[in-house]
Amino acid sequence: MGHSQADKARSRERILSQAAEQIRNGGLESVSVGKLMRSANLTHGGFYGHFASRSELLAHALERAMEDGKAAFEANRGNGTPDYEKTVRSYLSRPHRDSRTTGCAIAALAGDVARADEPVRETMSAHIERFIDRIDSALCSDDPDKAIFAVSAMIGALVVSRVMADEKRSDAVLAAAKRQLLAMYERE
Amino acid sequence: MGHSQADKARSRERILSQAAEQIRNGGLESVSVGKLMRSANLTHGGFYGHFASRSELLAHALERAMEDGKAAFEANRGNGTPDYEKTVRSYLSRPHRDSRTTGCAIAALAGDVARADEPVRETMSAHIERFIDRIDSALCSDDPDKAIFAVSAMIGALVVSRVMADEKRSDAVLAAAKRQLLAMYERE
DNA sequence: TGTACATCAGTGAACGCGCGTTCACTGATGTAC
DNA sequence: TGTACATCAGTGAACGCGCGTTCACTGATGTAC
Repeated sequence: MGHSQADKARSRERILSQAAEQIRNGGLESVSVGKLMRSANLTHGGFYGHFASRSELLAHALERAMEDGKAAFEANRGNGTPDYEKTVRSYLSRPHRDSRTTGCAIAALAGDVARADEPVRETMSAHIERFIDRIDSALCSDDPDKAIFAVSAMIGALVVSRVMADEKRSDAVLAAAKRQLLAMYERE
Repeated sequence: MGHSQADKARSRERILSQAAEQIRNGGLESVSVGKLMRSANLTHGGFYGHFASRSELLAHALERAMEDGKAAFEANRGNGTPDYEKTVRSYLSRPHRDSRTTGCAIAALAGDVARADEPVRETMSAHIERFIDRIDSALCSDDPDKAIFAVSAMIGALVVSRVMADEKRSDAVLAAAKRQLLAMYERE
């Protein structure tokens, strides 16, 4: 058994990235300390060497999930500046809808976070604001409402498409939102 | 202790309407049999005279929550035919945002349902389709995408506004969505 | 009307289980000489 | 280089607790005569 600082940091990293995936897949409440540690190849007792409590872990995992989601999303966009059309097409794509576990954490967890206490809501609020800012600069519009609305609508369409039991109707939700969001601001 | 059929039906009704409120407030997983029965002034053992299992109760409670939400919402609209502008204004109002427990169950639970199994997703899908149909007939448009998009965008804006920790920004999300949704289809 | 009995909604003790958390311990590694 | 010791990440038994579910029982009401 190793015990260098680097080993410990790697364990913490495994715990945290597992937790970030699991909350996106099953919601904030779906993570249990025992199962999480097992999925990181550790035993439950060691958890408290890394985090003070389950609730502290959840706060870090939410932050991590949102960074992961953003990173996956930006990778997929290439290394150029934010582009409105590319962002909309990618956000509302079928692959993104089908990869809840690795996709945008805002869409995956907004419903849970809406019920959480203020510090948790602040964490996600900050990420939503950053998303809005990026869309705003991509739109080059002088009306800030447009970016706020586009972000709300993208999140709503993704969440709704994940509820729809009929795949064709789920596709239709994505397609409708893509078409309307692109048509709306096509002149910008 | 009474035991007529009517008494039993009234007990079931209390359990179910309590459950419908509680899931909208805390999510599908937040309901426990013991606390639920206490909130209906009963003891936990009697639960299984009304429902076969917690999971069966949850399915009924979801259905009930969606009917309650729709009813509250339509009451607030008056008794006329569906009206696009009134619906948007009412759905994206601050009172609706602030009454998660009694408001639209789609917005309150879509995130949870997206993670649930198919029968549960089908229940909510049917309600979303009905919401889309009502908006579609209110719009009198020949483009069905518009109603699909308007519904996704309303749900998204309500969910996002409930996450925002800063009340002014939360208000801004509602206002932006109201303005864009009304402007978009003002000619219909 | 009064008595005996059947019904059955609701009660509450008990079950096995998984949870978050604590803590005495283990044993591989790093350091001192 | 070899030995003795300190460190500390991780282990696993144990804790109290609330959970969903079961079941023998209670006691108020409805029915039969």
